[in-house]
Amino acid sequence: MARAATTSDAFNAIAEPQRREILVLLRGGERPVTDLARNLGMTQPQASKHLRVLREVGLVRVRGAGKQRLYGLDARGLRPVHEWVGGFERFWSESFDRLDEYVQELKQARQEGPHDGDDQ
Amino acid sequence: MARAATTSDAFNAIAEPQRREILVLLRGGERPVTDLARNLGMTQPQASKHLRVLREVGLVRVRGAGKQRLYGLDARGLRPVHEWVGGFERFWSESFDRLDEYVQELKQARQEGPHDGDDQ
DNA sequence: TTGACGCATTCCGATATAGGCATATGATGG
DNA sequence: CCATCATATGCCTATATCGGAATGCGTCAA
Repeated sequence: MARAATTSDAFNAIAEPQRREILVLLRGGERPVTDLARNLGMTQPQASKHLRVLREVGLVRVRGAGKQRLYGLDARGLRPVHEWVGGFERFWSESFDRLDEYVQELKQARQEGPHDGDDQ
Repeated sequence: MARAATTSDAFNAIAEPQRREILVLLRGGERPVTDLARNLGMTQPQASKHLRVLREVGLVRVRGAGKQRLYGLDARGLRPVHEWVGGFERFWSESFDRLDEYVQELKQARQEGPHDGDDQ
């Protein structure tokens, strides 16, 4: 097997930096393809391809406007991502080395009274 | 070019479902490789490979313990991801069809004077 | 030392990517 | 209908993946 398709979920879709940039730009409102391409320094076909991926995972939606096609953000698909990552919030706010033991030691130390110096 | 390396950043590393499961398991504390493999229904080499990726992006750390190697979570690398995705929070909480107009309104509101407090 | 165990690494094949370029499709105006 | 502008798609190459199976390597016990 190869890597999972970029269109398999939001996690894969936003793994690509350029697609993330597109999403950020779209936060400012709808934009036509060429506009996005120019702003991000990519070719029009590349932009279209990235937008296709984003559309397939539902992170953007399109709206025809004459010759143009206006792409707009639909961030709802990012919510699960945010929630999943958020599940780790309490772990990155901890001072980190040897977290598991550290936590245990802390609990004990508190019961036995302040007893410093164990690093290194 | 091919897709960016899975080891290029946390975004790419967590795009793989199995690696996400590993991280979730490690939230419960350090674990040896075989233990992870068994719990996730994958072979030991697969687990090792995924753990290698996670280590290269700094999401896990290892500690030798005799024959075993205990892998532990280091979630700090997830913080940037959480923050990036969090930048879209207000967009998925909005009723959606009027998003563009909403953005316009926001811009105007800002020019007419910081008139905060419309959250929730 | 030898054997057993835990884990990492290698080689293989199949797959899907991102990028570049050419071109097809679509809508608009004259 | 035709020319033009805006996008989408197709084709190609190089690359890195995930999975599987085999094997290398380090540690521990007898």
